[in-house]
Amino acid sequence: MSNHVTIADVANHLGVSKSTVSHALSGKRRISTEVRRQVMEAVEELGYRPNFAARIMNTRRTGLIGVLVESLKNPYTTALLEELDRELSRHSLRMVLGTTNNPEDGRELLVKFSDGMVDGILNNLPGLDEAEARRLADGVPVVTYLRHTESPLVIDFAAGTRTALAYLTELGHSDIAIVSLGSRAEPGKPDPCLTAYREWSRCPNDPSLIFRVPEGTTEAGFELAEALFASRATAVLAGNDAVSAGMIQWAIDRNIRIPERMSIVGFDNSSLAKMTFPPLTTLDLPIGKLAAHTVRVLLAAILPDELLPEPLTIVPELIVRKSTIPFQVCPLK
Amino acid sequence: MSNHVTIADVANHLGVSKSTVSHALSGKRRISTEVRRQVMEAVEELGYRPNFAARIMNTRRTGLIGVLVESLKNPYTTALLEELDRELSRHSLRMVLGTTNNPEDGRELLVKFSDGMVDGILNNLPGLDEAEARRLADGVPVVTYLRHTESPLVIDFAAGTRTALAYLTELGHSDIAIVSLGSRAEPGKPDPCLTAYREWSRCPNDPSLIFRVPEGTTEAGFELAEALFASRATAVLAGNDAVSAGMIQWAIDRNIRIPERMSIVGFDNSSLAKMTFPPLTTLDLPIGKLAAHTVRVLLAAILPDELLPEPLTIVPELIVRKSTIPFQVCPLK
DNA sequence: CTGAAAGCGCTTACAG
DNA sequence: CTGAAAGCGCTTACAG
Repeated sequence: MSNHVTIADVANHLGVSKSTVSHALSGKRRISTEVRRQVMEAVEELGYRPNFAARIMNTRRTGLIGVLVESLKNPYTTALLEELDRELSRHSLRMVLGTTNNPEDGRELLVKFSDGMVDGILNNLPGLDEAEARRLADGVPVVTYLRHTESPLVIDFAAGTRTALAYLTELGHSDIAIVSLGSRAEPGKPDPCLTAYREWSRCPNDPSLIFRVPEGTTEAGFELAEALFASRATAVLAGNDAVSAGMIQWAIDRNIRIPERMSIVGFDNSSLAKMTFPPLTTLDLPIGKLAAHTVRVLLAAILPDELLPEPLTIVPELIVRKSTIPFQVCPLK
Repeated sequence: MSNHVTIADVANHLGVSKSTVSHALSGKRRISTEVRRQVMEAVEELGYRPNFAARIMNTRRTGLIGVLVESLKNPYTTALLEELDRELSRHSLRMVLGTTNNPEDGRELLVKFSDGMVDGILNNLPGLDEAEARRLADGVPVVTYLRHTESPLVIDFAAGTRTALAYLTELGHSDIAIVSLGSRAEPGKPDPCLTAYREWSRCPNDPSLIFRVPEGTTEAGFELAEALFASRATAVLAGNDAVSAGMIQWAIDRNIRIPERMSIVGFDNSSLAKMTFPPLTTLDLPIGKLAAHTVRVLLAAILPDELLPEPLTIVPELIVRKSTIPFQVCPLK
């Protein structure tokens, strides 16, 4: 940028036209080998670098993908971002980050992204549904993570929930609590984990074992723990790994033993799951597959010759670690 | 983007010139209130949105900052990114992410960023030093995190190391190991923690208590643990929290008790520090201050009227939790 | 207070 | 195989 070498400088230097230089560089038409060699040499010598603004002005492609996320604090989110970045890199696409936990700011960011700055948008904001995101993006392709309807990516949360409930039941637990994540479902729609839980429960309308957190964070888990441990539950489906970690922290602070006092099942199988003590029994979400499918759906909307992938259903698998044990009649308090 | 409403459409619609519309929108010259009102109305009615490419072509500002990081796996890095994003947002700047653990790819990314795509670059790659980053950026302002020389941000690693060593010595430990992070110092320069350790040590040339990890990750800590626990050390300065967490995982897997068998001191005071069991004694790095200072140095290079902040020195403070205890003559194996 | 026109640095029909 | 020119959609001197 410092020296301002333009394509005109290169052309003048060689006594050829700008089109020749442009075509030699892009390879979009045949150029005599000799001229091509000279152009390459002059480019090197003068330090010419095609200007971003001028290039995108013509091509209408910036190579940028806007990514909206709520926070970078959850290791699951950042692991997902890393996978998304890896997939996008393969197509020379880079991520522009928009971080906000405020839906209004999210909408504003989405609109800002859609002025031609990005070629596509990945919406990971729980508070922004697919239809609205699409409308605001005004023609820029948007894929809403886990909630896009074209070639949908379905995580069978209900099946995962049933697996975990069956496992805990087999361990002898009957008073099993659930933590419902507001962010798991589309705004306004019911949490599928909670629905599955209610179907399984003998008293689906008993609220005493149903808990909710506004965000799936460690802090939220920590906050919730007091109420949970005051309930009659001996086991809990904790919503996700971060929430589980918060509960474990709370218990450790009070010398309450996990899993003796409470069996905890996480969700995500994030890096956190192996860091807590005890390490978490959790439901695995194969993040690489999720990221790859999401990016492929986005690419299909951006690149003309990219095909829409097959719809994908993921059934979360239970990974048993040490945060769950058989029901004990007289739990160690 | 879908409807292609340009400034010319708005101008024609009202029968005024493009300059009038442009100026009404930017406020860069006086416009009669009536015309201004009409412009705003027409913009709304036609759904006009200034085009990104055309705007940056003229202003030479994209509002984008390139951020180079090694990985998103370390919670310390992502916490830093979140803070940086927050600071940048205040100035309507957004981050373009470049993630790579390969120095060669990092150089390539830096060069790509510098074609006018970004207004500035934040280099967090341990393998890319300030001088080279500046040279490759070809005039685009670069700030190399923790290693920029203008208005430097110095973390007094030596003081932090001495604090931790003094604390462990007071607890009665004498065989204290250290894990040196290659990524802590400029490439080719000595790790300041290791230097401070050697100055403190009675046998600075005894290599049996000095360990090295290529990356500051949980995995690296896990790998290293076997050798560490085979040494005569009863305490360790573990490099950072992630490495500490890896060691604790390794110990938990083998029913080796921490801190009874080994006192562990982390570095960073990241969110990990409270998640491990036992929670980590660690050296705190005030991430908000670090991010704010870094962004201010970058802004001073980008914005003409922004002043260079005062140089800043941070002395890491010891946060005592439960991963350290007094030396025991007969450690529980 | 407003308009006509040049210019940003490329790409890409169009013409040869 | 190559060149002259139009055009992308804005901003900003320049002129009135």
